[in-house]
Order: sequence, then structure tokens, then C-alpha cells
Amino acid sequence: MSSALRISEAASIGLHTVLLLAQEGQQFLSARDMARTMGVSEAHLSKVLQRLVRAGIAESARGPHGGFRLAAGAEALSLLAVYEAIDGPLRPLPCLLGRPMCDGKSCILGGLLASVNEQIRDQLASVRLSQFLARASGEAQ
Amino acid sequence: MSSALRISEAASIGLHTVLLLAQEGQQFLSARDMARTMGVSEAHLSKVLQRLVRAGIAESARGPHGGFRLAAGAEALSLLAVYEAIDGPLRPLPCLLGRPMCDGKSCILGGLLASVNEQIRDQLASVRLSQFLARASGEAQ
DNA sequence: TGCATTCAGGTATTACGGTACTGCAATTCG
DNA sequence: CGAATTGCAGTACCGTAATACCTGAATGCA
Repeated sequence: MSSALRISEAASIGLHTVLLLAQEGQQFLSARDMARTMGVSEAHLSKVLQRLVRAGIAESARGPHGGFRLAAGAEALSLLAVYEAIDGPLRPLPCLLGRPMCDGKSCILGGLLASVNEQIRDQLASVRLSQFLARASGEAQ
Repeated sequence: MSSALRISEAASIGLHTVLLLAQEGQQFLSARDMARTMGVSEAHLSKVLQRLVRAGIAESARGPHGGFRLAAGAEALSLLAVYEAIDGPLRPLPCLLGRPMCDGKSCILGGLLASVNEQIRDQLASVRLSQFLARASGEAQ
């Protein structure tokens, strides 16, 4: 009974994390530091970071002075790619389960929800990580 | 890891139910019939119907030949009102929990998600139940 | 070579949504 | 007028999924 069209907290953390990493450039950031910066639990963040690494969006280094940074070429990625790396692919959202009622003709809700979904997709896809890149060398955006 | 921007099944059922009721006009529809029509569980539908009644969107009649129908004046309502009666108010969606990071300046994600949310709101608010009203007296739409 | 640091994976816990059950009111028929 | 049937209303249970925790493995430095 609580909320609305929900985006998972994990996805939110992931998006913010990627932004942080982009701002840091080649520098490594530890999970602990990022957790403090964002004010989220380090445990939860770690899990999200694992997803990003496995998806090839970030890369990790262990040991002292280790941490995470954006993988090479990740600047070209969109926020949509990041989102899908965490929460899985963005579903087509076919209406509901409505075979019996909404299959034949185009259900009003189906059309409506589909268009909303398209808009979300477009918005996420239109933003690239390169917009937030702050080069360590000093070259501003 | 499963889905995406999610709309609850309860909300979907509620929206469809209201459409069904609108098409039926003054006639009462039993929960069982509607459940069959939509292909959803009667128990779950009942819960949704309770919400609609308490919100003043639908009205119920007990006993034989009872059921549910749209409340007087409900034709003027929008799909947004129906949605909020079921899933609660549509949150402003402030970003995530991001006080520490996103409070001061406008967070990029906050702005993005907020605009998406606005679009959803507008879409839902632009559709009125009267569009689906089929008068029992015979006057076509 | 040993120790401190940090990531990696698996495991428990909590919260939410969905489901099922039981109770109450109204109507209709005998 | 009374009883049984019909159908809504509220409550309680259960399963799933998201979140928080905990232990282990690997790396780099002294």
C-alpha cells in the first residue's frame, strides 16, 4: 500500500556509484569510502559493486590502496546499461497478466503502461557516463 | 534481479476492474464474475475492491444480485485517483535516500526520476473513467 | 614472510505482496 | 415471519524478494 512505480534501492545505489566513479577518473575508490559518501550500508553497496564488476562496467583491485574504478570504455555507456546490470533487463511490461481480457484488442492500460515504459527507457538511455567524467589530468568537461 | 520499474499487480487489477465497472454502467457485477473475466484470483480481486469501496470510487451491495458498481460521480475521476486508492499516493520520488549526497544541489538522478514520475502522473491523470462509460439505457459512447 | 587491507561469495533476516480462510449482512423463498 | 443462500468484509497466514550480515580469499606492503 506504500509506494508507486518503484525503482529498487539497489539500482539507485548503483547509478549513484557509477556517477561517483566517473567523477574520480582513474583513481580507485574503496567501497567503504563510497558507502560513507552516499550514506548507505557498505554491505549493500558491496553487492551492487559486484554486479557492476561482473557486468564489465567497473573493475576492482584488492589489497591496500585497492578499490573500484570505471572499466575502460565505460564512459560510452548509458545509465540504462547500468540499470540493467543491476536490476536485470527492463521488461516490455505487457499490461499485466491479462491474456483473457487484454489479448485480442489493444488494452487501454497496456498501451498506456507501454508508452510510460518507453519514456523511462529513453530517458535512461539518453544519459551517458561521459557527461560526468572528470579527468584526473585536469581537463574539465 | 528480476524486474524493472514495477507496477503492483493489485494496481493493475484495480485499473482493469474500474474499466469493467464503467462499461457496465448502473448494473451490479459480482466479484466472482469479474475475477473470471479478468482471469485473476477472486480473493485478490476482493481485496482490491474493498480498497475501491473505501475510497468512494465503487459501491457495494450485499446479498443475492449484489455486487459492485461505480459510485455516483466516479466517471469524472482519473486513472490516477484509482491508482492512488490502491497503491497509496504516488510519491514525489526524491531520488533515493540521498540526503548526504543529493540534498544540496539537484542530483542528476533526482531530476531524471522526478521528470519520469511527472510523465507517469500526467498520463494517468489525463484518462478519465467517463471515456469508458457505456450507459445501460442504450446511449452509445 | 607475515600482517593489514580490501574485495568476493554465501547466508540469514526482515518486509512486502499475494493467498486463503472465516465472519457478517442482506435478500429471497418457503 | 423465519431460515437458508448469496455475496461482501475483515483477518490471518504464507511465500517470495529485497536487504543486511558474516566469513573467506587474495593482494600489496613492510
